[in-house]
Amino acid sequence: MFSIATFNVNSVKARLQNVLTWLDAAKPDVVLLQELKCETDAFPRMEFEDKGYNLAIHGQKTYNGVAILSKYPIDDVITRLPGDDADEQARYIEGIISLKGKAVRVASAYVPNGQEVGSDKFAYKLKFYERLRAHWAQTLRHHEIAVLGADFNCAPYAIDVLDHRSQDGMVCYNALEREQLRALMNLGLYDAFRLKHPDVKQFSWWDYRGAGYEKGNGLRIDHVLLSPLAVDRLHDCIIDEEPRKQEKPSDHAPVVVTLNI
DNA sequence: ATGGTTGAACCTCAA
Repeated sequence: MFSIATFNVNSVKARLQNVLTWLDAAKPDVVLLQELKCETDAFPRMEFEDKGYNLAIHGQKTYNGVAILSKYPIDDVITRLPGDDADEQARYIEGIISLKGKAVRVASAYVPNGQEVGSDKFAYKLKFYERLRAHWAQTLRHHEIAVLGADFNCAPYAIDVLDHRSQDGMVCYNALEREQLRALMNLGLYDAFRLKHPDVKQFSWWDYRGAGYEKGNGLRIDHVLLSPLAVDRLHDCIIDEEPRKQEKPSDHAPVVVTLNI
């Protein structure tokens, strides 16, 4: 069995103990991290290497930042999403994991939040989705076991928000964003959690403001999307709320997929 | 909810 998780940590330095404790408990083979909020050189490498992880890091000062942790070698790393050479934001990293003679393509993405529907940041969010879709349209032609884990900042279905009637139209649950996420999925990328749990209403993010977690008011915006060959091997997908219950948590919970490899 | 919290870095922005 091979396990791969996506986790928006909201600062890897502020979250170090929380994340290390979770790694000891969950023991994932690969972790796709988002929102490092630190430069590549400032990443606390040793703490993760001591637990047996190889690292591929694409950091940035203050904002964004993504990384891949892997118990297996990581090769052919790319850190730019094609389609906008002027984009300096560190929101994408991809590589090839080699295990048991098999190659697994993995990618970690931090889709922009968009802040407010109609804003410049919202336009950047929609553009980012278009770039993600163009890149994965090409990537899927390789017919690999491929896994895209991300903070998509978009709840895809009505069940993925607390009350879809009152919340429809807000940022992260808006027809324009859902259209983009669905178009990405329609390339042939499958939402692992929804495949395994068609009727479960569970969130992956809760706002710090207004005690969102305590009130059960969140969104399912962190997803692990699988290529068809990865779906063939899908064993389970869970949202692990344990780190969200601890002191000084991220506002996100990790999503963990297990594959029969 | 023209509010509420958190993190990084600065005296505010992004989420």
